[in-house]
Amino acid sequence: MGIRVRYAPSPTGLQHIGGIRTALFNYFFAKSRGGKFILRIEDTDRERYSEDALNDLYNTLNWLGIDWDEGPDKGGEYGPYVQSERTELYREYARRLVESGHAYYCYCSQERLEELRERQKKDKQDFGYDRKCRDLPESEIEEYKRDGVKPVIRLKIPLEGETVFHDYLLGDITKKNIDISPDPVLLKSDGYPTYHLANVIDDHFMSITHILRAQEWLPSCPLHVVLYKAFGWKVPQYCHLPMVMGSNGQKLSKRHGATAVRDFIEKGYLPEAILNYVSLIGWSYDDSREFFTKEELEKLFILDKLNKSPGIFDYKKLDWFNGHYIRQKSNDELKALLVPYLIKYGFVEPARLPDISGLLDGIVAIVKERLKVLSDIKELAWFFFKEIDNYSPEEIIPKKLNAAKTIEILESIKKHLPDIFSRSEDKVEELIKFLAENAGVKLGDFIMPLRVAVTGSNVSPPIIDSLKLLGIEKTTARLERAINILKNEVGNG
RNA sequence: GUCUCCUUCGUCUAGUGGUUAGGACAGCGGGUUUUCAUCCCGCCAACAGGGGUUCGACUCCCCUAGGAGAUGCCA
Repeated sequence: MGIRVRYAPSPTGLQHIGGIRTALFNYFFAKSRGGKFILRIEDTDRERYSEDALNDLYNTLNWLGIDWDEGPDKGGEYGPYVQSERTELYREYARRLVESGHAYYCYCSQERLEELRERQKKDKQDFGYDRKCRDLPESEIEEYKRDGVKPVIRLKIPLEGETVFHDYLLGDITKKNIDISPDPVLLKSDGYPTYHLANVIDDHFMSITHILRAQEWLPSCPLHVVLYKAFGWKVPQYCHLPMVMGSNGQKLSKRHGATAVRDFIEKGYLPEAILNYVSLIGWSYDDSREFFTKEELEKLFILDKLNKSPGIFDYKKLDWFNGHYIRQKSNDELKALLVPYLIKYGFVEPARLPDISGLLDGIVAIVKERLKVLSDIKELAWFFFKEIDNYSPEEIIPKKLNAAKTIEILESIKKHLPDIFSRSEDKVEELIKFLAENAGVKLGDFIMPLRVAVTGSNVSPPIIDSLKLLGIEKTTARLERAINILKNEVGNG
């Protein structure tokens, strides 16, 4: 049988960078080896279950362009692919484990377990269940039953010996059974399975051949192996992926910044960039290649190039990738991507879009190489759509000049506006240089007041292009306004 | 506390006994330029420490240190 892998998220939170990295690697591994990629929903935590999270999962995967061969919406021979629809299976197999002596009912209350944990922590003892119910006298069991206590089912971890398994990346891993989490719960008192049980059963019955998952699962892997052996099933191939960390070297979380893919989408990251960058955390192709499309990765991905050590998520490098992919877009593509942001910021009405198509084309052209993320459009282009805020006279007056001189410059430009608007690009440049020379100031000092007057800032897209897009009326008005502000300044000073 | 995993520039990494330890991001400097950015060029910067093995260790072994993860009726 061919390779079968799965991504098995739990719909308890938004899809985050670490999660999709796992999804991506599974997907690429399957594709590159001609295998199947399966999506399975592990919704056994009924308390944290969230519809929103489930929708987010589909949105994110679709956005990334990741498709699965079998899954809840697609079906397949091994369904259902939602764990909450498979509970009978888990119960049945948990029961079998009890019957075969590999598991037992535990009647301990949550309170007792909490107390136990606290005491262990305080006394610096080993943490974990004390196996109180592992050998319960019949009489006591009868008592619990009479009281209607709902038991859980716990796995009997062997008290002696060791469990060995092979990890593709890490090699053989040996763990003394006594060090395995003592008798973990398999079936909760609400009748739902825990991750350990459901995961093992599903992977077995779905014929999963390789398990690629984050290294945070490494400590519980021996436990899973014990389970496989208790069932008498073949253990799949394991490959535990290095974790994705935040800037402080700890598990990536909210306090490091955005981690949910949804947030990245909102800020204007492109799927190409996220996919490319995330694939390079813990994996590399060779000594220099950085750019990969999804299609390329589907062919080139190999497990052998996986790295063992955890990787820190670098927001700046992601920005660099994103800028690259933005510049990779055609102007029309970029325009289409930018429009939703212009609407969101209240710059344009959707209905007016056709009227200002030309303006938009112009803006896209001058903004393209200045965008790191799509939402940067707000700062870069707001002055085309909104009246500019008050800027201070200090901002508009070049360092070496005074208000009077600045007024002179702006007046000069205003006078020649018709020429500027009618001439071709290099002719305008010629004219501006000539005017600057006439005024006896450097070109930079000549242009800066214009830039501030028209864009409200001393950092802007190319100013001549900008003002041509703005139109002569608005430009004139903004120049006049600036001149007035400066005149007041002279009057007051 | 216990167990497990990890350890090359600030960050992502290449490297599998003999290299001036390579690339990228970031940073810094320069060029192009009307600002910013793009683009181009350059600079800075690493084998955690200590023992072995070997003619020779970033590469193999051991120890130490540091980091991380797990230790849930969460996944």
